[in-house]
Amino acid sequence: MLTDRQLLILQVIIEDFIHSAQPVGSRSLSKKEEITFSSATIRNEMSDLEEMGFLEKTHTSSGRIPSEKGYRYYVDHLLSPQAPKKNEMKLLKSVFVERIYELEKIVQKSAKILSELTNYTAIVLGPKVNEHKLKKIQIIPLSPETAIAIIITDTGHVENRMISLPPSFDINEIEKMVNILNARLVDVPLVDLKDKIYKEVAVLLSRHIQNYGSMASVLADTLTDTKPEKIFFGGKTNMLRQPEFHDIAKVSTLLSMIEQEQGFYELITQNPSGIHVRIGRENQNTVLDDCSLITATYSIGQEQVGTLAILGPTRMEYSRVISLLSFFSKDLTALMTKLYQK
Amino acid sequence: MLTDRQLLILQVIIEDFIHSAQPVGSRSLSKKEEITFSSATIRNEMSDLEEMGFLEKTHTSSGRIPSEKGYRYYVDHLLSPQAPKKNEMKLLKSVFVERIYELEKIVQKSAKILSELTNYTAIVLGPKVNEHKLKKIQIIPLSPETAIAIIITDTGHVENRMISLPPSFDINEIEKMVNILNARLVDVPLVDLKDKIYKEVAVLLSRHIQNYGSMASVLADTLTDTKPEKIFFGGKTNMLRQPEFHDIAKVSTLLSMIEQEQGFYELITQNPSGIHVRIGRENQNTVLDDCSLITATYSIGQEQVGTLAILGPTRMEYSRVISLLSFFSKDLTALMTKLYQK
DNA sequence: GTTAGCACTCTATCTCTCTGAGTGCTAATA
DNA sequence: TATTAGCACTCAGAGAGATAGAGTGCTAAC
Repeated sequence: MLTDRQLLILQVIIEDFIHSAQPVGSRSLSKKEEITFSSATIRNEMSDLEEMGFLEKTHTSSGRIPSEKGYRYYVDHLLSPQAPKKNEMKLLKSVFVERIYELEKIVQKSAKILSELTNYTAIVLGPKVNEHKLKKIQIIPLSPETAIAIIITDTGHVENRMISLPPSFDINEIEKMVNILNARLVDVPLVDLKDKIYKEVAVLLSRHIQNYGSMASVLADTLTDTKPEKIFFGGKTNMLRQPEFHDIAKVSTLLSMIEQEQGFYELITQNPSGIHVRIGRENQNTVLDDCSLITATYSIGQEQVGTLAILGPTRMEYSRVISLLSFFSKDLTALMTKLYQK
Repeated sequence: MLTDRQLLILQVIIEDFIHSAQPVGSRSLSKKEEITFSSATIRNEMSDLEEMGFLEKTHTSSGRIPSEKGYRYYVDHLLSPQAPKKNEMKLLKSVFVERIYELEKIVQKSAKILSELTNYTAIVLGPKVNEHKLKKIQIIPLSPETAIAIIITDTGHVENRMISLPPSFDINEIEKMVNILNARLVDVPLVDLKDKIYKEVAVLLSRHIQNYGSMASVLADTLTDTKPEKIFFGGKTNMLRQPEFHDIAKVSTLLSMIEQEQGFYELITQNPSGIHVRIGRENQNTVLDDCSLITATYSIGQEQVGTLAILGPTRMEYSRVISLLSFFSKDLTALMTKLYQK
């Protein structure tokens, strides 16, 4: 459908625009090494590419800029992956050299490094905690009515919740109860706790604990009210560095959305494995109309557990970011698998 | 030193500028109700006030704007405190109606509400955890070399740390060790843990635990490596709403500093009790030259434990923010005292 | 099919002018 | 003596041309 020459021109225009942020004209194109034909020819080709929807003009006599369709074609067909540079590799690896064990810290640091390396905003979705397995429950009374439940997972993740004890409940029975819980619930995925508590533990509690009241349902409710995957950001204000966002009106809604954090949850959460690019309006969110989002997944063993994402302007260095993400997600998967897969 | 008329003019100019963000001219001043003399008189007084350093001009024929010295005088002498409005009160109280027990959540929510109410950036410094008292220690082994130590304080705060176990250490001894630790360390303020471990616990451990190796020092190091007071932000991007920051170049360093968070630590941390206002360059930080920071402290009982702060432009609604903070800090103190003082 | 050449278009920038809001000073007034 | 009216002056900001430069589209020649 597109001739080789058109492909070349499209590619060169996009790559030029990605670096200069300025509309690309036929004359400046003709000066490039890889272009051997005249500016008039380029003008004709550009005109055709525009007609086909790959390029746009900012005004009648301006140079061309890529359209969303142009970026999409570029990402799908023209991208030349480039291996990360040595110093970039080194920086990426630095997440792994420090002997961090806690998942959250690894993930947090990943976001920081990805944002520093790309100069865009990094968003990292932590592993789904509710699929981790219970390692131990502790319940520590604080007052006659309240206690803290502490849940430790096999990934070293610690969560704590307040429990309101039923009024009839005898604090001195807590130890016994914890023993029962641990005996029955260790190695159960957090997501299955509720079920297990009602089906197996409730009976045991009622048999061994006096006045256990509604303890089973209290436990079931508080223990299974798992927080969703935590979301981490790096370089939240990096958007300000992009010339297309040098206008407060444009950038302020975007920055508010980034500050809010939660808006990105759905955007990032339902992802098939591998690397995915959503360009401009493909994000289905008017605030992100001028942004592209690149996501990659990472896994523990075969099981996909989280997402890495980079948010930048549509004029993003797709090639570099995709390489970095693919490289990094592999390493992160390897590390996580080594640490947490039994 | 200043006549009553000069005081009046200074006050009206500052309050007008705070709301309009525009230099104030003599003619528009003369139209105000409270001003009974002519614009020519005002011009003469303005000229005197400028000579004394309380006012400035943006160019030779512009109206006047307050100087830092002007704001300082206003804050120290002219401020008329205004009680928060009913709906503001209601919003402030909403932090307290939900039955939250965990300190961190209360503090986090405070930051959110203060920023929403003021439209400025709120910064809240959480209580100093290391003065809380130990309620319970738990140590849960994860692998032959690592374990998680969980520290619960009397305020319901839970902290967890990774411990690298000394190679010689026998995992089966952990329970015994935890019993010793709890017997000796409960009710000790976190800050005193290290001392106590070396002075009392080390001997006990060496007597009862086989091959305890360097366990005492490992414990002392990890347990007392307390995180500093946590810092919470609300309305990080609110600065963008201020007209004086409608220039990306000006605001981007400021927003980066806010994103970094840590830069505010020293600014907020060493505070005598009560409300304090730092205006522009008084903050000793060029990034904050056009900002003012208002801080208030809150306490548990008599003991001052944390700080509330509002960061806004020098053209800030001092009167309103000071009232809100003083009101809120009293309520927060009352709540914390009720919850956590034994 | 490709290219040179040319007329045309549009933006960005510069300068110029004009207006309005403001000042400072001086002389008149209470 | 303190206040005020009046007036000349200043400056920022908005609007109107004018100009330059980068770019296009089209046509005719190669």
